[in-house]
Amino acid sequence: MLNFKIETRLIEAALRVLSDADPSLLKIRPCPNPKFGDFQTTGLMPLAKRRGLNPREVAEEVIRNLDVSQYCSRVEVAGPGFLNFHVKKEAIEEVVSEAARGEHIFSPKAEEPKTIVIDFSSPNVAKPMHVGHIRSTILGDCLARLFRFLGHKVITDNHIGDWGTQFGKLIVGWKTRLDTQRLENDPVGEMERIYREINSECERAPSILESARGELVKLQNNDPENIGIWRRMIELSRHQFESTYHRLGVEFDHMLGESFYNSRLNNVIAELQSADVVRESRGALVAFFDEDPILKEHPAIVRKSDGAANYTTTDLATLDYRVREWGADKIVYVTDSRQQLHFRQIFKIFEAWRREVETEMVHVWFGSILGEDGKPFKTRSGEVVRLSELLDEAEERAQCVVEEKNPGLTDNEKERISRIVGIGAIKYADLLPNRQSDYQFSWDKMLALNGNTAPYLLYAYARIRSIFRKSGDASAGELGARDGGAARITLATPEEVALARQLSCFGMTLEAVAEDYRPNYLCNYIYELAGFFTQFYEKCPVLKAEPEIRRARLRLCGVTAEVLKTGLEILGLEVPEQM
RNA sequence: GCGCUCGUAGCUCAGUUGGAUAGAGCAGCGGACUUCUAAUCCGCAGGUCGCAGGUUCGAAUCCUGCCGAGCGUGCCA
Repeated sequence: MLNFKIETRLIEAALRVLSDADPSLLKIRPCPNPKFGDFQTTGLMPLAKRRGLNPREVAEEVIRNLDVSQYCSRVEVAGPGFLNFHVKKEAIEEVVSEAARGEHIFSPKAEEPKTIVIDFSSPNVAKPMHVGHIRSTILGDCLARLFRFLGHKVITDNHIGDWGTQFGKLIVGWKTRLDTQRLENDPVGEMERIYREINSECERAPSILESARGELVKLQNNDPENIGIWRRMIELSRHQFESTYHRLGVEFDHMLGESFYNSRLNNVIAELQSADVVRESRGALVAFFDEDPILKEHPAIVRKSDGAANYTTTDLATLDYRVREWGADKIVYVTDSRQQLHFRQIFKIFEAWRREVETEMVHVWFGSILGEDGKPFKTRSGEVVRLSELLDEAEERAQCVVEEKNPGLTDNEKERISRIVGIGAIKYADLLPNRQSDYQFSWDKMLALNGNTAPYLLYAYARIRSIFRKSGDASAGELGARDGGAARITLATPEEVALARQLSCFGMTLEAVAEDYRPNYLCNYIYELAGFFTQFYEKCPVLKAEPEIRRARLRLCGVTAEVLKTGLEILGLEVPEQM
């Protein structure tokens, strides 16, 4: 809030000096070193440079047009043209007090809420969910939570793989070698098994492949029996999806799979033809991108030579539906890096097809998860790791730690904490690295009690809650608590000021995350916040302090807990009251 | 061949329009518990940011070339 107020004034002043300045360049951010001040902007330097002006002179001129005396004790030009803001302690006290009164949590709501569709997770029917789905699911869910928090209308859609050639083989397997007992016990495992068997048999027995094709055609022609089997497979798979999503705390507004768009594909193809964005080539219908240097060599097929549509067609139909039916201002796809080319293609085709549409299309891609040997993450026997088993292990490992560190808890508490810590550790480890890098999966690192990990952060939160339990006043730290709510929190020590200053940066961090779709900024912010809190915790007694200081510190703790909790919840983590 | 991404401390990783002295954690060394939970904290040590040029007041970040890795590249998704 504080920073946004200063930013607004800065932009006004800069526009008075340079009327055509781009306000988006004039962000303020924390100084890299406190000796320079509290906040700074570097944006005036490129602004001056482009106009051939002296950056220091421009900065001086902006200062002359700038009145932030309400918030700052000093604003100065430094080096080649940095503008450094030294914030008044009273201004920080005020913004933290506002938060303590429940007026805001350092983050303004979007002025123009947008409708944002987020497409993520997208597992396949009849296959187990595995580690390959985890990043999309966790990252997508986090982005959905973030944009909702920022005040946008978010629509999450799970575009499950419920159609395609694999169903021919699956139906053959279902009809000829289904083990109903196994299906009862482990439906997805059984579907996976029959698929594998048929798939390997197809390689040596052409007759099986032939019958798979036959079953696929029957399915496509609405044969009642095959449709029934197909529906049953989807239903069984959905149960598995739901149980995994429930454990992860992930929910979807829609689960419109590929099959949902079947009836629209022919129409899409016809429209693409009349819009002149595709043409016949080698028997297929193909979109070419002659004018695009990158896509020039990579045409996209929208109808195969056998007449069938493919995933490009389905994705175009999906885009069209989301724009038409939901009025999406923005559509975000969260998938792995290997699909970059595909999304470039469909975005390009869609732009050419629906020229009037202004929907922003974003591909938020991520790298892969590697094992500790640096190779793709697999089990010891080389199988893909099932997501459900991964979650089991996370909870088990967390339980061992809880058992060791806090044996006095009840079984119920231990179980709850293990779940929060275990699942939280998986999620946090996934969100912490820059999404575009591959990262090494490591149980020891994600469950470490030190460093930038879920247990460390959850512990910081639990410690604050512990203070409140011992304070004898349950509402002592609650935001908006009436007791002392009107009085301004006074910050007496450098640790308190540093903590409060960090709290005030919450909103600008969220803004940066939303801008780049990078939750790791938020992870780092929360880790730093926990660090500032710990320094405060070491140096500044709360419960033993004099009544007035005690009350102020309790309220500062309350705001800290709230920001920690809110930040962690945006990441998709739950927080424990104790650990 | 072409394209995308990457190469930062012994290891795993950060590094927000180019911005001030490149940061964490682990591992190593040395300290701090009759505590508001030590599941913690403090200190020390550790880097020619793959290599070579270029642009700039300023480059880990932008451009060019080279070396190395992963992925993708017309009928899978």
